[in-house]
Amino acid sequence: MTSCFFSAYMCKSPRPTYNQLEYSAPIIYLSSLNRCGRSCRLRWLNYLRPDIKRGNISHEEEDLIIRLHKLLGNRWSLIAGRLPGRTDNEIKNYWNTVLKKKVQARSVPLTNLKCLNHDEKERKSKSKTEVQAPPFENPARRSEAELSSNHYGNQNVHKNEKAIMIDDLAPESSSLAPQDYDLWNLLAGFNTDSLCLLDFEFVELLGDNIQQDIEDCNNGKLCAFFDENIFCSRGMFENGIGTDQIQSYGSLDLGSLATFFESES
DNA sequence: AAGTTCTTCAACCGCCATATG
DNA sequence: ACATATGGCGGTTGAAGAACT
Repeated sequence: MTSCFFSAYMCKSPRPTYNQLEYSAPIIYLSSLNRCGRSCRLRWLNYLRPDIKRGNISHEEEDLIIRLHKLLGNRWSLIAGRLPGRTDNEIKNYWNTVLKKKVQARSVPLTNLKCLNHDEKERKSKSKTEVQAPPFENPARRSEAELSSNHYGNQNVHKNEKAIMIDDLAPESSSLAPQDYDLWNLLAGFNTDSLCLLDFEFVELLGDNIQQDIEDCNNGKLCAFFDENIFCSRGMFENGIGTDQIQSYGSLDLGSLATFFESES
C-alpha cells in the first residue's frame, strides 16, 4: 500500500473547501488504484494524518469516552473532538468492540444507586488505599478533603473544583428518582480537567429551547448545579446568565436537566 | 497442523448539509 | 433559485489476524 501511495500523484482539491484544515491537506488521487478522492480523504483523516495518536486508548480516554457517550450518544465526531489525536472512526470501533460490552457488564441497576449514602459510609470506614471508586461515582458526595487528596483513581481533580455536596442540593426529604441519581453521577463525575474537553456548544444541546431553558433557569425551575469553572467561565450560558443564577439551587430538578440532555442523545 | 470461530478496525455506503458555479 | 460537487457523519461490512478446538 505504501508503494502505491508513493506512486500516487498529488494535487490540490479542485476547489477550496470551507474547512481550513481540509484545505491545507492535499487530497491524493490515485490513478493506478480504484481510489476516488473520497476514499483518499477518508484514508487521510483516519490513518495518514500526522496528528493521529497511535497506541492503545488509555484508561483516562476510555473513561472519558464512556462519559461522553452517555451524555451525547453515538455522536462520534463530537466525542472524538474531545480526544485529541483520536478519530471518530477509531472511537466508534473501540466503542462497538470493547466499551459497549464493558459498560453493559458493569452497569449498575438504577435501584442500587439510591444506596449511595450507605455505600459512602462504608467506603469511608475502609482504608483509603483500599478504596476503589465504582464507575460513575459521584464526586460531589466526597468531602472536600477527599477531593484535594485526589485519591479518586487516576483523575486529576482540579484544585479549584468545588465539592458541591449533594446533600446541599437534594435533602434527604427530596425524592430524587433513581434515574436522577444516575444522571447526577454522570455529570458530577466530570472533573474540571475533563470538562476542558467538554466545550461543545451548549446551544446545540439545548436546541431551539434554549431561551425557554434560560428562563426556566432564572425561575429556578431548571436548576443548574455545576460550578462556575464548568459553564459560566466557558461562556456556555451567555445572554446575561451569571454564576449566581446558574448556581441557583433553590429547587433541584434533575429530571428537567435529564430531559434536555436525553432529548439530544 | 488444520479447521473454525472470534475480534479488530480500515474501508465502504448512504444520507444529509454545505459550498460552488 | 437551482444543479452539482464535495464534505461530514454514523452504520455497516469484510478482510486479516488471533484465539480456540
